[in-house]
Amino acid sequence: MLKLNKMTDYAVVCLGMLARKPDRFMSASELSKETGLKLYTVQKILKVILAKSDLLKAERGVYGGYTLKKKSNNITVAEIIEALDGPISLTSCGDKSDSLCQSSDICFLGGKWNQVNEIIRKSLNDISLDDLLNFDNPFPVEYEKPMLNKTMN
Amino acid sequence: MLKLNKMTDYAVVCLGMLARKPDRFMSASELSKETGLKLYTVQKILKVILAKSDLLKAERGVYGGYTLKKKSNNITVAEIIEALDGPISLTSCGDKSDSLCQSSDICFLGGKWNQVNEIIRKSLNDISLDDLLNFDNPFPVEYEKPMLNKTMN
DNA sequence: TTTAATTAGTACTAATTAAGTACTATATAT
DNA sequence: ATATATAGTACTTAATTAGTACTAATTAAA
Repeated sequence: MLKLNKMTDYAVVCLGMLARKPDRFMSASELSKETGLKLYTVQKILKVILAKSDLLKAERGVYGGYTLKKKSNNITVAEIIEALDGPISLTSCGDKSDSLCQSSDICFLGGKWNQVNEIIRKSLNDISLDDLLNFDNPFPVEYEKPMLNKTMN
Repeated sequence: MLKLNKMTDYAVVCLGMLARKPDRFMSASELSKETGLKLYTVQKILKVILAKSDLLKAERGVYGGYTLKKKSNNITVAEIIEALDGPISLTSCGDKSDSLCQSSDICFLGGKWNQVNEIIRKSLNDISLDDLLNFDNPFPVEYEKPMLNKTMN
């Protein structure tokens, strides 16, 4: 692991699309068309993001849809990941409800993972959605654009 | 997600135990007794670490077992995670074989995840096994030692 | 006030991945 | 020879993730 799930990946795509039209509400079906993601997938993702984060505003009915609550340069990767995947924690050590940590008389790690988590979280908090979208970046990118195709999932 | 799997957690426990006796070979069964992890689990983990990393030396037969190839302050968290979980990559974007990335005509992220991955990898590369084991640390630890118990899994 | 388009909420199923177990082969010291 | 190890692999079960479906509530406009 140490991999995001697909949903988080899709979420960034959706949020990125919303970031392109910050002025208006985009419906799930519009997002589906624009992104190539299946409608159900988009619907589900948006519902989850709306419920688990403070990133989106929604409106029902005709001309309803979703829009970003904040500007994309104020949305961090950490926020997105935490909305979709729950709290960033490399091990269960911070989680009192976890059986591994509770039942171990030999976990001499004593919370050290928490510090690691903090380091990761801070790193991800420094990267904005905008950073992910902006192509004119200061880093060298050795990325090969994938072949074009119809749908994403 | 953005969670390690249990195996990686177990691995750190095992490697930590080995780090306590850097001078000799510890067998899987000894490690099992010392750590409380089930024998099969320990065996599996050690086999994987041995196969996928350069962290361990093994010896068969009576008095055989495993020992660390390097000192624990030279073993990084990144190495351990990569041995157990494969390459650190938050999304599949770097992975050409992944269908999501190959088939998307709308992935305007264009390799940006790779940069995020690099940041994470570098962070994890700065933390040594020793850092995880050493209780006299420079960081404030708000960790509550769990209740004692028999076995870990 | 009906209709069409939309989100909200939830529940279920299928697919994928991780964890756990078992077995056989090979090596080594006594 | 024997007992104790690791090496390698394959299989089963458990857990998680992804995908689908359906119903309710909301809204604008005809």
